[in-house]
Amino acid sequence: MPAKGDHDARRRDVSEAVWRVVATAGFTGLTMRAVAAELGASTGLVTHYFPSKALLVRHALDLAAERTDERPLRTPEAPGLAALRAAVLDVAPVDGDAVAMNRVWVSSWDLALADAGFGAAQAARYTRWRAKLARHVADAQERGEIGAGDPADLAARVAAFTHGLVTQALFDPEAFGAARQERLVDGFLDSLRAGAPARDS
Amino acid sequence: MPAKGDHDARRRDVSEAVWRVVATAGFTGLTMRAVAAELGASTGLVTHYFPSKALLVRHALDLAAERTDERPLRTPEAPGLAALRAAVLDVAPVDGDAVAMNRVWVSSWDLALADAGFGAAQAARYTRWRAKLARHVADAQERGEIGAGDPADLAARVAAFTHGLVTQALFDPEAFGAARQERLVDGFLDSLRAGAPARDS
DNA sequence: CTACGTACCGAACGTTTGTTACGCACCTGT
DNA sequence: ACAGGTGCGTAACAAACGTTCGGTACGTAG
Repeated sequence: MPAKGDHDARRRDVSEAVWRVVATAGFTGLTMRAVAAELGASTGLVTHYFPSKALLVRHALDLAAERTDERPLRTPEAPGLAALRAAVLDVAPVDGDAVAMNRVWVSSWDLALADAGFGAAQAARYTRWRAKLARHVADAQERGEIGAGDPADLAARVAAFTHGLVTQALFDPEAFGAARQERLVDGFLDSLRAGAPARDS
Repeated sequence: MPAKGDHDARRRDVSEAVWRVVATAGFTGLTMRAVAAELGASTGLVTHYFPSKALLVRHALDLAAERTDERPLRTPEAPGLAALRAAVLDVAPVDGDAVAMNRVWVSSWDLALADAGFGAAQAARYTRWRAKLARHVADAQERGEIGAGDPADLAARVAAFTHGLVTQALFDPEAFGAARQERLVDGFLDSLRAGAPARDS
């Protein structure tokens, strides 16, 4: 577990302990002492690497975002609708790790809504995420895999569905197992095929 | 503001102060003193009506759920798809009050994920909500307004979209004004029309 | 008039919080 | 050998927390 001599690696260890504490006790239960205990160390270590709690949290969330951004590299080749599907399923809480990470994110929303700084950071993250989804949407449209419509709006729809799926799965894990989540995602993606704007009759 | 002599009314006043505090400072900033200050009273008043903080938040959330359950009575007549649309828009943060209430709910997720008791209550609430949506879905299917598919799954899809729309609108209110929210909802509901299960080819 | 329960304030309790400061054990260069 | 910086534990700090409690005002029943 320890990574001696490496300053950044040590900060990563601390941030991972933050994730674990938040995932189990929420941001309400996130204290310097809890992080230190989770790490099997003292509060002195924590404050040594992060002078204040705000910086602690900021780095932990930044690192979490960075990690989720880098992870999808595991499904590199797959343009259009397939990439969209991969992007959604990559976020969904289908396994233990994803559940823990999503718990961190959902819990962080309390902080993000109350603190302007964190809120702006979150908003920026999600704007960037929607932009990425919009690119996949446009690709899928070019390949004729999904119907017409403003890519930005469709990306917002996909983002909304994904976030909502996450929250429901977190609150009711038994009703939303991995299989049902996948089924719901596929059903939703299917509904994009005929998604032409209702220029009715 | 005060409702003298009426015990329950007073508890309601306190709970509304809780909402206001949570909406602006989050659950992290929810303290007995903050509630008392918001109410223009002393902590003695708060503890008089709620012996502990846990009971305080429990009643505040229960009352909030009760209030959102009763409110849709304003759009009574409208079966099928129209009822579904009303149910979704009724939750969406399209005005100041709805924004404040949704802030309370999203913030409460931190607590719900950490505390088993609150988590179970939340899960039950959302299960009931999905059941209500499923009824509208089934109605709409009978009237031929939307495509086939398991009503429970379609209701979960609607619930997911709605929750996700809420979170995105809360974090980026400028990008998700009332008009765009309505447009996104209508676009999404449109996509349900052809939602037959992909028994492909 | 008296007695008593309700409503509420204000202060205090002990605990927990974030943060700061002190001190020891290394390592590294000279 | 020795000086100095880094890593980290320990202990303390003031502030803020949830909760408890004595005291006052007011109504109502006897």
